[in-house]
Amino acid sequence: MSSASVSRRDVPDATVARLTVYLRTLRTLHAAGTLVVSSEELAEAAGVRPTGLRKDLSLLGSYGVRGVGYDVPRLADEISRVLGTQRELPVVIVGMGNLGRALAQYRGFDSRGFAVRWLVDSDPALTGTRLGALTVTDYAGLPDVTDEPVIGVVATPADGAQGAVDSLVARGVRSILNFAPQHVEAPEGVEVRQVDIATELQILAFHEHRSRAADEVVS
Amino acid sequence: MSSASVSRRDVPDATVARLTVYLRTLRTLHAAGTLVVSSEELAEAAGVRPTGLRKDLSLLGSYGVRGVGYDVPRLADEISRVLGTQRELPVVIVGMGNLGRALAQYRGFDSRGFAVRWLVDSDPALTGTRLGALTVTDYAGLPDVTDEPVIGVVATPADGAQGAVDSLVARGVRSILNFAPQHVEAPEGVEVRQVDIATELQILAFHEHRSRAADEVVS
DNA sequence: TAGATTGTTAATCGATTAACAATC
DNA sequence: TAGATTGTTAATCGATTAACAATC
Repeated sequence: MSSASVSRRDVPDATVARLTVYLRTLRTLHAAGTLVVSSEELAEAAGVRPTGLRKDLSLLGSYGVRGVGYDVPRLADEISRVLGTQRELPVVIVGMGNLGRALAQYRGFDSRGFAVRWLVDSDPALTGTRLGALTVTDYAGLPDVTDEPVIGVVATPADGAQGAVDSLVARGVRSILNFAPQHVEAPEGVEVRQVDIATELQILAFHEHRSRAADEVVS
Repeated sequence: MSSASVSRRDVPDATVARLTVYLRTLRTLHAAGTLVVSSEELAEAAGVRPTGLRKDLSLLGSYGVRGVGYDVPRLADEISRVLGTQRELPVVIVGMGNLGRALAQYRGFDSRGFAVRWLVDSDPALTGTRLGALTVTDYAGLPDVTDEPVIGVVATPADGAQGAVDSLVARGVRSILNFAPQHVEAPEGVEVRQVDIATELQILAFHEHRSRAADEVVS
């Protein structure tokens, strides 16, 4: 085992999340012609503290030059390598409602290393319909991908989420992003991330509620 | 100031995020006829540990009965009160691309306390078009909401995100959910949450990468 | 009273921040 | 050499987990 894969194993989740932001920011800087950036400048653009940024990057190894900063394209390549986004990853989307259709057509995936390859819906009224270059299929339309890295995206209603996850897992998908407002179970070795848009709004509602209550006390 | 608003002030962000999940889970349980639930059962359904759940709930006060559990509708009401989602909150969506349109039509908001009230896009080709019951306007179509609690949702491309935030803030919006893959700045007192879908996929890609690398070492 | 389950305290764990030595 | 900036160590902070006393 190389030392690179050892270090990869030790990167905390919070750091991984920020690495994706650094990568995106570095790509933007590079496109604007910036070749070298200091931790202070990069942190500013990414919305983090310079000291946290340096700590994160130090987990990957030593890619900066003291007194100078970081080589933008080199650091971007290194982060991309650690994240494993150098090869394009295929994505299967399950659930062709409003959100599923929007994700299927979302422009932002290509540049970040993803290609939507399959669209699945259990509703017979939808299977066979086309969306862009793809045709919606039922679950049988997704081949066994046990030996391939594939990301599953669940955009079904809450009551279809567990079934969607089970079907994806049965076909060998091991990484799933769940947009349904429903906690789902998956076997060991399968990674599930949950994004609940209404939850995000509720967290904001809480802050809104609290800050307006504070205003009333002051006034 | 009441003791309730003091305790509300002390709820950590991580707890607020979980409270929204408990609330959603309690509503589902209630709809299924469950009137009392133990921390163990509720934690199981919500995907957390019972001990963490009790810790979270204890921050709100004492709403359980020892030896029995929690009263489902009462606890739901209490969490809803703390989160401030008892009154319906209006939402303005900026950016009528695929994602913005999907959010505008998303069914899941009503039941969680939100109502999409304004749709905004800076493209003159889109202003005036209708989407469901609403008409897309330019920024001028959003009135001053300084004295109202309103949530702003940014679904523009990356290069329009900061401008969208600035415009929302100028009209008095203090809580913003940003879906654009771009860090944005906002003045003190304005809360911005970031959801980057491609970032979520990249975090999964990292785990995928790592687990497949581990497989190779084993085999 | 006995059994069950909450609410809370203390211990652990992990992440962030601050400070600064290393070094370009 | 002097100035700048990284990489790392130590300190702080906050969140999670475990244990158990309180009590229905």
